[in-house]
Amino acid sequence: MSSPAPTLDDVARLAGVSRATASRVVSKGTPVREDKRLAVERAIAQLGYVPNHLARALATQKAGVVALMLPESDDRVFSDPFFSQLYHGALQGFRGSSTRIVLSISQPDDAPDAMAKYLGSGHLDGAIVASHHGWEIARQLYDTGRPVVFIGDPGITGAPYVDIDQEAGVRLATEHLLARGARRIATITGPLDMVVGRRRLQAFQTCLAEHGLTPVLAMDGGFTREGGELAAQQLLAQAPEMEALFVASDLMARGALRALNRAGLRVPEDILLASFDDSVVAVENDPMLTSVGNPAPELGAAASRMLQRVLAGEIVTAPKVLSTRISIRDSA
Amino acid sequence: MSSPAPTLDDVARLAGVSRATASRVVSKGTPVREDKRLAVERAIAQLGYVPNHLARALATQKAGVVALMLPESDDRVFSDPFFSQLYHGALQGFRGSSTRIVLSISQPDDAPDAMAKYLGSGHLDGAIVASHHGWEIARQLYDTGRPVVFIGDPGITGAPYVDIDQEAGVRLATEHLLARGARRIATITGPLDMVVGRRRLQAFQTCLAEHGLTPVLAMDGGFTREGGELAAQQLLAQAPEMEALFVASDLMARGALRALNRAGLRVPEDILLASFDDSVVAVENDPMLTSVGNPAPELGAAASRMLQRVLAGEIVTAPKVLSTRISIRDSA
DNA sequence: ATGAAAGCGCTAACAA
DNA sequence: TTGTTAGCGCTTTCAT
Repeated sequence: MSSPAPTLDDVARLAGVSRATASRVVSKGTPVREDKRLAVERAIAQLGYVPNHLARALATQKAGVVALMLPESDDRVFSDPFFSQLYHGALQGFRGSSTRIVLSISQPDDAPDAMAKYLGSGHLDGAIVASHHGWEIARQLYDTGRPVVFIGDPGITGAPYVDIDQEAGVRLATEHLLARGARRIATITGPLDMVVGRRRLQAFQTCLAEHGLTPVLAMDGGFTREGGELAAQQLLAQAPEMEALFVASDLMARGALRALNRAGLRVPEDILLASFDDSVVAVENDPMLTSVGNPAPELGAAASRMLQRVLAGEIVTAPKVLSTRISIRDSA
Repeated sequence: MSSPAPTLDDVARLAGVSRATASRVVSKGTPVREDKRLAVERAIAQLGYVPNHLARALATQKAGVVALMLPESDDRVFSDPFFSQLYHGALQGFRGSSTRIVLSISQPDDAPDAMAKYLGSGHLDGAIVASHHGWEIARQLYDTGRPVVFIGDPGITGAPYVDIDQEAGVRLATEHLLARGARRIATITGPLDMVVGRRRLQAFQTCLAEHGLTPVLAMDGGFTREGGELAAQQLLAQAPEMEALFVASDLMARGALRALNRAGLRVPEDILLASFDDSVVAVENDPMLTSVGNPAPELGAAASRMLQRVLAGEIVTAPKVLSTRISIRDSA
């Protein structure tokens, strides 16, 4: 079991050919005379030869492996269905390409640049990165100069990414609230130092402005349940007249719901609520949330295809923007 | 961005030293004169040099990466908490070792030997394999001769693995049923071509024999919910006198429960039920299942530690057997 | 402490 | 069609 693995040289010697010929047989590209090919194949079988992909990778500068990088803790990755669906989609996108796609999740004692190191290590041809948190890791990964595609706008000019049409999505939610008769609408935003947080807020304001309205108030909920709860509480205190609430994520909406209930307000009777993500959280709530979709499988597949183009040498700078839709449920 | 990545040669040239010296600075092992070291470090910074881990791996025959291999479909992996906990435990086991651990899940169009190929590719120093299904993949992986540790007895003599004490676990469940007064006990087994299926059945029979009893009947439930339901139905038909049922997995127990209910039998009033796994399924049921634990985090951590020993060159053949315990709930 | 040189296992011109 | 010869980027004796 632990004798050193046979190399191509061993195969060649046993088959009585040169290493180059053996290599040709293995990589099936160029034609080889029938009898020699047979000899080589026999030698391979006899020795139980397995090509050293690593050596090949070094020679060809191609690893044949890409990673889906999730700079998140493992429990977040496994508890949030967004990631598993993303992976599923990414898998689909690589079907038939003989490229392995592995999952790289943050490890507890990772150095901040661990992902970038891994990407630059040569073990990977490229990566798809779903960096929900901050742009630092995204920046590092991009700066390796290796093929990378981001899920969601990383806020780096020139970096290829796929994203949903945030503006259109927000518009969907906002106009739905308007259509339901609401005029005094407040919003709970994501962190405003995150691209997606800013964009959703801006889109919301723009949409209202187009209807001759201004937001009653905007409050940062930090994309967490607790943040959403706190934000709703403050909104309630500062703008008790609001008729509807646009919340930039389902999780924050769940928190907001708690605050509203505590204040004795019923959703949707007293106040309308629309949110973003359309995740399982949206349907696990009572009332179920009207929410704009963030279609993970499609994002993953699109990112895969984009990465393949980048790997093929194409220079991709135009993002791929997916349209989205709203799921109308009880909350509005 | 796309200029070729700087190599150690570039660094050496810029620093005015030999490549060997530059290498020494990078890998921090051997002492280097202060001024040269500084020169090299400056050159590294200036060039933005990142070591090519792949080339190093080829030279040292160490990749610094191991995989947790899950020869399962991605949706199974993500839907079964056993795997995420396994990964979590594996991560713990590698803490502080600077080894990256990636997740390798079956891809839809994988060749049967895809995992073995990946393991033999040189990109990995070794792997932890949780092969619930069959022994073929396990065999292939073991036959690569590369460091592998299995989760659960793969049924390959000499192959290192970690497992729970199946016999003791089964005994826990069986004796609990006996203690509750049951004498006529039947069992629903896993597939008997799987090591774990056979072992649980055998242990069950042994335990009963020690109490001077024989099983009323044993039926294969294939480790699926549907299989469990069918098996219970047949048991009911062939042995209506049974007072208790030992089911070899929670999932099958859930199926069995349905069949029992349909037959108008109440658990635990009319019939006692104990199962194996103590997964979320056990508590999601009504009644909640009395079940023997299959502690994924501990298994993962133990496997990691064992793999590290194997990687260190130690020859490990003795399995690590973890003790287990029973969670007593409503079903018995 | 440092450099020269020989690999690690493979692919890819280039000749023959 | 085949073999020879250079590398891919790094580590590691072995001298110096």
